[in-house]
Amino acid sequence: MQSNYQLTYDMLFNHYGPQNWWPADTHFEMLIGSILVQNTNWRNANKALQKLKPYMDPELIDQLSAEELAQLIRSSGFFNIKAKRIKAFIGWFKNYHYDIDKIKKIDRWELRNELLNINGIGRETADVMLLYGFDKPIFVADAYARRIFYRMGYDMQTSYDGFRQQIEKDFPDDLQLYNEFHALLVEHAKQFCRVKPICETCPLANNCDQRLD
DNA sequence: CGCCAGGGCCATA
DNA sequence: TATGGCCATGGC
Repeated sequence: MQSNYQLTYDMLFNHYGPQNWWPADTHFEMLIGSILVQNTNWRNANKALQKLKPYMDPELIDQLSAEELAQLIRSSGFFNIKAKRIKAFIGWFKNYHYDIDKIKKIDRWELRNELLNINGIGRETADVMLLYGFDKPIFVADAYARRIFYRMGYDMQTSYDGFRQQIEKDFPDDLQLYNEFHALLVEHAKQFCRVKPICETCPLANNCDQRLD
């Protein structure tokens, strides 16, 4: 018996096809991007990423002052805060000599706790980093996923981790599946399931009660 | 003009 | 545990 979540995944995958996330040239760029996109649309975050391109190296970014970094990432919003968060992340990253392969060897939940202890990295950013930066299978229980499932009539746990574990309980512990799942949910939310939904042409309309938040 | 976007921290009760 | 204020740009 397949769970609702697996059926949702299949419908999204059949409609949108493989997404092959995260959009970034390097793993380090992906990790920085996950901070820049916090509560910001990808367009603005990506503008900041392009300005950061010439410095896209942990040592180079760390040499910038917080003020210089903040101005470079201005377009992503919350730039003073995000500059500090990027600095804090690089400070942690330095402990592992900027060696992503070494970090990948750390136990999934131990690594998650380490990321959560970095100021500015909360549950969602940590899970995105784990999934797309460090190859750890995990469900990103973000607002898009919550909104989509809610509108489809599913009952979900209120807390972030409750929701995340609820999905993981009924979903294969598979890196590629979780990679695609989050990307597909984001793509679907962008096109049809924002605060103002577009239900007329939505590919999931037949399986959705179209209730609002 | 107001609303929203791939959050998280902190103070408060 | 659960709200509320705060951070801030740019597209529509």
